[in-house]
Amino acid sequence: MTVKDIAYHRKTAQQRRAELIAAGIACLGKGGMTAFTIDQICKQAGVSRGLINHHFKTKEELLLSIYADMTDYLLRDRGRDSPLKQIAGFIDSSFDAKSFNKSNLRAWLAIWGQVATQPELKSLHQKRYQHYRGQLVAAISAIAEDEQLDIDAAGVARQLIALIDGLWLEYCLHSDG
Amino acid sequence: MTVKDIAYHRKTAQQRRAELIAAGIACLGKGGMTAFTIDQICKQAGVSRGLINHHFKTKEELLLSIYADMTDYLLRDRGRDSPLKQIAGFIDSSFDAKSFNKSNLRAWLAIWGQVATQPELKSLHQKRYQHYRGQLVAAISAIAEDEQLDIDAAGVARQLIALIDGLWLEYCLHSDG
DNA sequence: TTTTTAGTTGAACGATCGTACAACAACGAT
DNA sequence: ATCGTTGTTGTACGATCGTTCAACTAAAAA
Repeated sequence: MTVKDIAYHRKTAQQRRAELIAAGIACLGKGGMTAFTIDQICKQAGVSRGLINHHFKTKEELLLSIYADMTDYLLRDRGRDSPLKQIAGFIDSSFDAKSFNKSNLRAWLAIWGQVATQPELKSLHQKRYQHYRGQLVAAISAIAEDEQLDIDAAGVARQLIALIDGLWLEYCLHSDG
Repeated sequence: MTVKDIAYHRKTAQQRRAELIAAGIACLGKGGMTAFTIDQICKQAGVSRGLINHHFKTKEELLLSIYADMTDYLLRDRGRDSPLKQIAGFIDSSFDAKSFNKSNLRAWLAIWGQVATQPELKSLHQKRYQHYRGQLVAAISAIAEDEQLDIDAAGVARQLIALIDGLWLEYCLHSDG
C-alpha cells in the first residue's frame, strides 16, 4: 500500500490559497481565534495537515492574507462614483449579505482581537483603515463643500464608522436569530 | 529541602478569586483569548500553576466569573435616579477611566468572541444584556412619556447601544495613542 | 518516454495546553 | 499542643498546538 491509493485532487497554488483563506475565515467565524488552528483549518478545507505550511510560511501569514482578502471587498475602488454614491456604497458594502452575517462578524471580532498582538497585522490594519477613512473623509468634505456647510468631516467620518461598527456588533451579539 | 523554604502568602478564597479574576482580565487585555491560558494567568497573579483549579473548577468557569465581574460595574443599580440621570449614568460608566481604556476594550473583544462558542457564557450574556437594554428602554420610555413624544424606545435604545459600542471599537482599534 | 517541476501527504518533533493530584504549609478550633 | 480545615505548590498526564520534512503523485517540459 502506497501513501495514497486514491488519486488526490491537484490544484494550482492560487486556487489552494483561496480555499485555505476561505477555510480560515470559516473557522474564525465558527469559534474565533481559538478555532483558528492548523488542524481545524485543514479539516475545513478538506486537505491534509502539511499543506498549509506549503502555501503559507506561517499561520500568521495566513491570517494576514485573510485580513487582506476581507478588506479588499470593503475597500474596492469607488473613484468614479459621486461623493454621495461613494458613501452609500460603503454603507451598502457593510450591510449586504456577504458582509453582514454572524459568521463574518465573528471573524472580524477575532481579527480585531489579534490586531494589538501581531505587529504586522497591526500595521496592515492601520494602513487599510486610514485608506478607508480617508476615502470617507474626502467624500464627506466634497459634499460639505457642495452644500456650503462648515462641518468637521473627520469627526463625521469617525462617527459614521463607529455607528456602522456598533450596529455590526449589536447584530452579531444580540440578535435573537 | 521541603516543597517551600520561604513562607507563601495565604489569603482567603474570596481575595484569591478576585485576584485571579483581575489577572484573567489583564491577560485578556494583553493578548485576547490566545493569552488567556492557565500559565499566563497564574504568572500574572503571581501564583503557582495549580491554584486556579482550586478556586475555579475549570477555565471556563473563570471566564464566566470574569464576565460577571465586568458587567457588575456597568449594571449596578440606578433605580433611584431620574430617567435622564439613568441614561447619563450608563453613558458615563461606559466612558469613564475604569471602562474606557484599551486593555478593557480588548478584554471585551475577546469575551464577545467566545459568546457564540460557550453556551453558558452565551446564556449569561443574553441575560445581562437584556437587563441592560431593559433598563435603557424603560428610561427612554419614561422620558418620551414626560415629553409626550411618540418614539420607538426599543429602537432608540438599540441605536444608543450601537453607537456606544462603536465608539469603543473606534477608540480601541484606531486611536493613535 | 524520460525528466523536471509543482502540489500533496502523513508522520514526527518539541512546546504548550487544561486538568488532576499528592504533598505540604498556615491557620482556627479544641 | 494537637488536629482538622483550607490555601498553596509543583509535578505529572494525555491532548493538541505550529512547524518541519522526507516521501510521494500528478502534471508539464524535455
